[in-house]
Amino acid sequence: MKAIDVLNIHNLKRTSCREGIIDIMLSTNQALSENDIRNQLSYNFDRTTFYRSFKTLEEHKIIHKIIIDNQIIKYAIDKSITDKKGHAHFFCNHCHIVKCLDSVPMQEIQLPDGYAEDEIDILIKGTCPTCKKKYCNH
Amino acid sequence: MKAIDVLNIHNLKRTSCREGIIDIMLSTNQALSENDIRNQLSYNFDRTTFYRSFKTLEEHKIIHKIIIDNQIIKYAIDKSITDKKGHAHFFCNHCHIVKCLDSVPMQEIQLPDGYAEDEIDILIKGTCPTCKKKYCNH
DNA sequence: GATTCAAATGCAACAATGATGCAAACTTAG
DNA sequence: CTAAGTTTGCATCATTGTTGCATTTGAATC
Repeated sequence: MKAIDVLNIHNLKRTSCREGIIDIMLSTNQALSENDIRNQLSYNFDRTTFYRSFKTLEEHKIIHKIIIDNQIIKYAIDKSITDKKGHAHFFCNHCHIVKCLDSVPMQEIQLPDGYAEDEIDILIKGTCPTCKKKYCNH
Repeated sequence: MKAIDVLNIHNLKRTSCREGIIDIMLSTNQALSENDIRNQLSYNFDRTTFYRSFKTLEEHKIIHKIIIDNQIIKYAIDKSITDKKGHAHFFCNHCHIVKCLDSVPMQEIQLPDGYAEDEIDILIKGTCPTCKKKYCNH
């Protein structure tokens, strides 16, 4: 799967900004911040263009935002279009990486009487395997 | 429990802005937006003062932020200081109220190997009892 | 390959949110 | 009441994101 394919599937024009963003996101399995992405782009697009590209990709559910502690915003590419139920996100308190936990099943949550559930957002904060090893060795 | 008591417990000086914010938050069992609170304050404090008061109250864990859809920010007062495990939040897609679901037990989530959990943030979006009734009657 | 038209881009301007330094006002302990 | 340390309000600045508009680009058609 390449960036062009993703754009074609969604009937979006192939522009260098969109293509660049998708390429970067496809090449990693982590969520990236806006700046991570901007810095990796080969050309320095105008702020407006960049935001508009993001908006378009979000609207087409190609990428999704994740907010941690109401501050750090990370973006991740959506692996499957059939991912209706959503998925949990993991944030490492030490190295600050963010990962989509596609494999973690979303649990049923018991709501008080009268409440009806549509969607759940779950963010798990903790220590990632890499940081855990580091801390155990010392 | 009055605003002054809350401030005393946390060793914070009693200032009218802090007192006003806490009083408003104590008088409701919903999460409020920054504007909800500002509009209910008797005096129009400077933007800086307002932000700084919020920051102080957040730092002392008197109130906490909740973000919905990366846009709507609501604040709620922390009922108990011993609320270490956190709690889930409910957002009504129809009337946009936000409530802290203190009664909903935080479930254990099965993480992939090597990941260690510290905290979980859970936001449940759906329909609140009031809106559910409205929609059933029509 | 040239033509065409809608869509995307870059720029200027603007709005909202939030931070900082500083003088004045306030809180509270003595 | 007074003194010392906080907090406030103001001016200013930075960041983030939006909008309108002229220009450029993508891609469908010839």
